[in-house]
Amino acid sequence: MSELARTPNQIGTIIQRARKKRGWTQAQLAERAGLRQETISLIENGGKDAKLTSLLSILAALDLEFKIDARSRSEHRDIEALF
Amino acid sequence: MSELARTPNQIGTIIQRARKKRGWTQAQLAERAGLRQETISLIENGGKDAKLTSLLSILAALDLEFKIDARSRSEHRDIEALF
DNA sequence: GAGCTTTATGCGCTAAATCGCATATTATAA
DNA sequence: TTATAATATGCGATTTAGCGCATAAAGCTC
Repeated sequence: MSELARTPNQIGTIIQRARKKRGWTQAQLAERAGLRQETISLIENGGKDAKLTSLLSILAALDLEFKIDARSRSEHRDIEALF
Repeated sequence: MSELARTPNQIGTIIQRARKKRGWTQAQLAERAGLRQETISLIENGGKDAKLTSLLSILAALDLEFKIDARSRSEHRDIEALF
């Protein structure tokens, strides 16, 4: 199941959920990704404009990855919600 | 059809292919994304560590989007290639 | 409540992305 | 080849992510 990631906040939320699902602290994720706890905090909360390589390190540490796809308007939404 | 994007170079290549498919120059994409032609060039060639917001602007301009997914080792590969 | 862990925030610093402009290099077309 | 467009590269200036350290704030457990 892929998760849509159109904004820094959405990406931060996805990262945070994945981290908690694994039972890791920000510090643990930071170490695995080669970053600092403060940086993880900022990225999870969309507080700063992360660098691509930071995100790639975080995703790799969480065993996740980016995919690039054509935009879809109604993805993951009930058809009724369109009307 | 999603495209895997694990490295800055892969992302740059995907962006470049999408841009050319639309018949746009780097300058045209840059304007739509609120960036400069030089920046597009650097990102397409993986020459710099782009900012997340720059990538999101570029993807939006191309009508693309990020998705985050669990890593899969053999995606898009023939099963025979594993042996 | 106290004590401990985890997360968020602040400040100065360094490194690097992006800007702005120019120009070189490469590709395309005639 | 020549002319033109597109892309890549260089340099100084500005902006900002991430570092390092400290600490405040929030959660959690007892």
